[in-house]
Amino acid sequence: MELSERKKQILKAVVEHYIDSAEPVGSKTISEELGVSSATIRNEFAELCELGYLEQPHTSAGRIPSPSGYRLYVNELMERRSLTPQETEGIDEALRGKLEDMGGAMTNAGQLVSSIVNYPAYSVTSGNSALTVERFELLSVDETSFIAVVMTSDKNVKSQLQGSELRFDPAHLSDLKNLLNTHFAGKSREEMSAHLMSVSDQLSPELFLVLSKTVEYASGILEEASKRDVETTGASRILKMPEYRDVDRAHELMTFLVDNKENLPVPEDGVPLKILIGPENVNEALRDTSVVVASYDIGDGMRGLVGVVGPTRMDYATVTARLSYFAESLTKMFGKGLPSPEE
Amino acid sequence: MELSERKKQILKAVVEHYIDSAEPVGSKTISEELGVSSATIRNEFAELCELGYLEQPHTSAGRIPSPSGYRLYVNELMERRSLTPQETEGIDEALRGKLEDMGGAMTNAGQLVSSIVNYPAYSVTSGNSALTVERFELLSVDETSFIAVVMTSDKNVKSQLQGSELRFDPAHLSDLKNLLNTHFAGKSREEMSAHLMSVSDQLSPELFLVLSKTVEYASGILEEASKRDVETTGASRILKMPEYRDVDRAHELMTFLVDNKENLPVPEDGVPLKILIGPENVNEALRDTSVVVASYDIGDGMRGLVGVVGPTRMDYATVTARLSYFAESLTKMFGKGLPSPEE
DNA sequence: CTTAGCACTCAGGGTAAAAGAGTGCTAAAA
DNA sequence: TTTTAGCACTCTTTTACCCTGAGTGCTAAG
Repeated sequence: MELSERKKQILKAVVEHYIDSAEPVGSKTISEELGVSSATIRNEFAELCELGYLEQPHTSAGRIPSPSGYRLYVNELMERRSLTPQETEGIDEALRGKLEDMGGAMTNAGQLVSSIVNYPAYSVTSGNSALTVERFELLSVDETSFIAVVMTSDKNVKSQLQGSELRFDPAHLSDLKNLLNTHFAGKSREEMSAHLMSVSDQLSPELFLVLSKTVEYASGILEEASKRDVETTGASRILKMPEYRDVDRAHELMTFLVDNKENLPVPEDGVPLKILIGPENVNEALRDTSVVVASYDIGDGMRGLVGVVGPTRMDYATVTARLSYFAESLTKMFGKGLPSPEE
Repeated sequence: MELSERKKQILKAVVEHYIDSAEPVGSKTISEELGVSSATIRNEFAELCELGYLEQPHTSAGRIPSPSGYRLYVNELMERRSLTPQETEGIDEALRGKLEDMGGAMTNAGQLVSSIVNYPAYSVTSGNSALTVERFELLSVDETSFIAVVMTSDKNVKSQLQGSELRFDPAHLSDLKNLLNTHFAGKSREEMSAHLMSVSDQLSPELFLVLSKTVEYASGILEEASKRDVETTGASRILKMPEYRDVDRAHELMTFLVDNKENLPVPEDGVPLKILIGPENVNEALRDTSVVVASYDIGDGMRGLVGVVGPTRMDYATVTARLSYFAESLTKMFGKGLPSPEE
């Protein structure tokens, strides 16, 4: 059933007042705004309550939006704000400094978002489990150590000094390198370790040790890269919000944000922006918070996420506008900046 | 002037009661403990107040320790606890998992400490500005890109794919590598960039570009490594402490811990453990908190720091014992674990 | 359908009294 | 001289209570 135009206006007004005052909104406030008497508004209030869009903290208080009230607001009533020049400039500015180190940008994305929207934020870099090693290099150091260099298929290069318990002849490193590149490059972790078994008897023990150390190292890198990484920041911002004046509530949310960040919502692929209001969050601990989360493209079909966590009384219009802009900017950055890395 | 034995006992008792109750301690509590009448205790209280070791929140309340009371307690009265087997086991256990990735251990040190002592913690890895490049390697990729590998004097190896705007002949990379190793290895950042100038006209533009990209990359690594890095964790733990039931106080400390972490105390070299009580902290924002900070050796005369921040009513005995043990364990780990890295 | 009017409800603020914890002081006991 | 019992006093905390004000729901008139 469709709401009357006036009911929508009233709901919108209540939501917006409540968003910036955090206090129940009375009929008088709305009546002044819409130019109808408060009694009329009260009648409408009563119906909106009945329909489940508004709630009453207690009999003699004003109304506050229910989760479905917010939902309707977000879906239909909210004006999609465009950002002011100051806002875009602020976000551009924040991104500009970070543009240099692309890798850092992802882990810092949360911090930026948090400062941009003034809510706690999180950043997810979805792991790439399809990653393989594109190239191995072995650099000789001495008879008991060498440097393993691994370039993954996303053009990241990692390297580490490796020590071996068995002496080996550095002259053989070049052969080993070729072996690695022909038989281990392009393989998954499982394939690599399977293949490692099969060559174990074709090599001298000391060279096999070098080989396996390198493969293990590479395997560790792939595993690390396949993990989804979630970072949260700005949790302390909630302490300025009236809904978290209660230290225990604040503590609950804050510990969730640091200890359970893996359980923060991750929308399905292809959804650029998702808003989860209160009980729409499956996670119990987020039942009275809202989450807004946007995705951006990293390239190669990969994506990252940036999200915002706050009370259901969240400034959805501003948050969605800024977050979308931020995510779009990141997508652009990655489109331009990569794949030729650095400058 | 030396306090009487009994005054010391009383002070000790007051501090310890206050530490675990957070409530002013009355004469009756102490009288039961020491087997003297409460009136006697009251007389002693009055004198201890006069001497500045105790304070009275208001006329008819019990006593709480003053900062100098805590100081005396820490210096003379506190029993240096040895850890229980459970405690050492807990710490060993926490470290065991992290032993593998030594680099990670340092950034995670704060987290571990925080969970070990249940206060917010911080970890400082003091930058090494004497670091130089021990070895350069250049690996050929194609005519417009190559991999720069840099091993620093602390045996860390970093590498990155570099793109060049000018085509170059990969065959020359080996010469460039030798040039780098003979003229740039072992040099400071300033020396490297100075030398870069001097070779600019001895090389073709495209090779100079490769060279300078590599040197810049190395320089960036050295700069990064020279920076002191401070990480804080566990800030939300304060929300469980009665002194931070006031959201504003909590917020103040928490934002300090994230935004001003560089201003956390860093003791002079050679001090294994430092305790700063309330106003002993020069920093205004820490005026009514205490900080306990321990240092550990990384090797090569370098050190790291782990510290704990909490209310002046901190459990100094437990914190110092656990923190010391933790720092000593780290020192041992680094002594054994490095310089031959990994396993 | 809208609005004025009115009685009603309930949270929040303020004051007052009561309770409780602990003190300081005095005077007696050790 | 030191310790202790006793007692009046102080000050916070708790509870109760009332009052106020914001806001409601309902009714009846416009």
